[in-house]
Amino acid sequence: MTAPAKGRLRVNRGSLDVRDRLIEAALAEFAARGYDGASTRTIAAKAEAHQPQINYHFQSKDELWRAAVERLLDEMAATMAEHTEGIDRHDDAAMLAAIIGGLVHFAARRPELNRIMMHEGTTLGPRLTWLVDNHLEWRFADLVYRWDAVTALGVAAPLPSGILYHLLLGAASLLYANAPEARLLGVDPDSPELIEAHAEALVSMLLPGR
Amino acid sequence: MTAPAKGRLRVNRGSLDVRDRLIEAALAEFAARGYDGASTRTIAAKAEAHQPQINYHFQSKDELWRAAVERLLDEMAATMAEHTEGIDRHDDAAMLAAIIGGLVHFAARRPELNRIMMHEGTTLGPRLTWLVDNHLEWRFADLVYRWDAVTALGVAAPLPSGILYHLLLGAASLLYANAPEARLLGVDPDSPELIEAHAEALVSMLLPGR
DNA sequence: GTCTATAATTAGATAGAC
DNA sequence: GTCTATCTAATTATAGAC
Repeated sequence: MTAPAKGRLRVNRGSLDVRDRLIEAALAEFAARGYDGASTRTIAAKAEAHQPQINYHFQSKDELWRAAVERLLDEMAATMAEHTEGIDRHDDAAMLAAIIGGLVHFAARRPELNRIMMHEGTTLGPRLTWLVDNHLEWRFADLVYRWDAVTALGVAAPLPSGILYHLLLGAASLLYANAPEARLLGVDPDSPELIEAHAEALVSMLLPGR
Repeated sequence: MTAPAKGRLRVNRGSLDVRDRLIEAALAEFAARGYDGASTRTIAAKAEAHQPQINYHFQSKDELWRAAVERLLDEMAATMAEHTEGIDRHDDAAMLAAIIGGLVHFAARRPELNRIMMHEGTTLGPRLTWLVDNHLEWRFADLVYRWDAVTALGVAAPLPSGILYHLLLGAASLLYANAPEARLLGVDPDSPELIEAHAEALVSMLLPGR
């Protein structure tokens, strides 16, 4: 059977390669220029494909965007799993420290996700509501739950839990999301020493009682 | 003499009003949708003007963008001046505390500037280099200078100065820059109590020895 | 699945009457 | 200064040959 599988379960190597390259090119363009600023022609060219192949492999520019975001979210989940590996999931302080460190390291390695979220978070629209409903809400709730726990333990900085999510993500990721700006200012956001110092400082600032 | 003054020194009230409305509409649109996503037609409509008036009062979409950003930067400077009023400019710890608080309050009241900077900071281009060269570089340097001073005094969190700028701006402004996202998550970024708690928490986290 | 050609829409900018 | 009409270029999406 060499016939291509239908839907997303395709096995054919050639088409998988194109889909793959299109997603990779798309997430870079969406991150750099925002949804409106990214053109499907530019994305296709970057993937060494033709523009109509986007509408063949994905229904629309919008679906391509979703596929790109979901790839990034999967990678973030994998990074977070690595960083929390072996930690007692009920040890909220240890889990939070690992989560904070994981967020910094992921933002440094794959700044595209934070870039896309900062682009989309500035205006209410279907992409933002899709993001929140499908991917952000439970992460937010999990973070708040753990924060309330460590606050009760006296380990946390005096920060209302409603503020935590954005303060943490902003502090962890802006340096990498806006890496082009940082470089113009003389900072090297790719330095492993800087990234590690960043992660450690953020943990000690948010969990000073640890 | 009822003839209109030339260049930017115009006195005519009618034209000043249009310029003013166009700038206000433009900064809202650029902040919400990014430079590419904002259309001059939409901006003109929001300002109750016609699209060609943008090219009459400004040379181009690009110049309109600059005018909008400069208005926001002027407002930020005014807010920072209020917050640092009466403080000894050589008292670096007190100045930094006031600057941190001022940044949080300004981001909450006028999130457009941080939104625009987050949009532009994701890719290297003429607008970003203009921002850095003309407005960001000296602010960055001032912040680093003061941070090194309070670090020597043992007042600061253990944070390399190269990280400070983006960590501080991200922690101070993402909640307001991405206010639509925060609202979907059940947070109210307009609450005065939340804003004040945010400012105080950030000061105590960054300057624990104070 | 790929590729060329193109449809349908919208973008920023300009010409010229008033 | 304002406003209508329009130019040129770019956009996403589709049709149809291969």
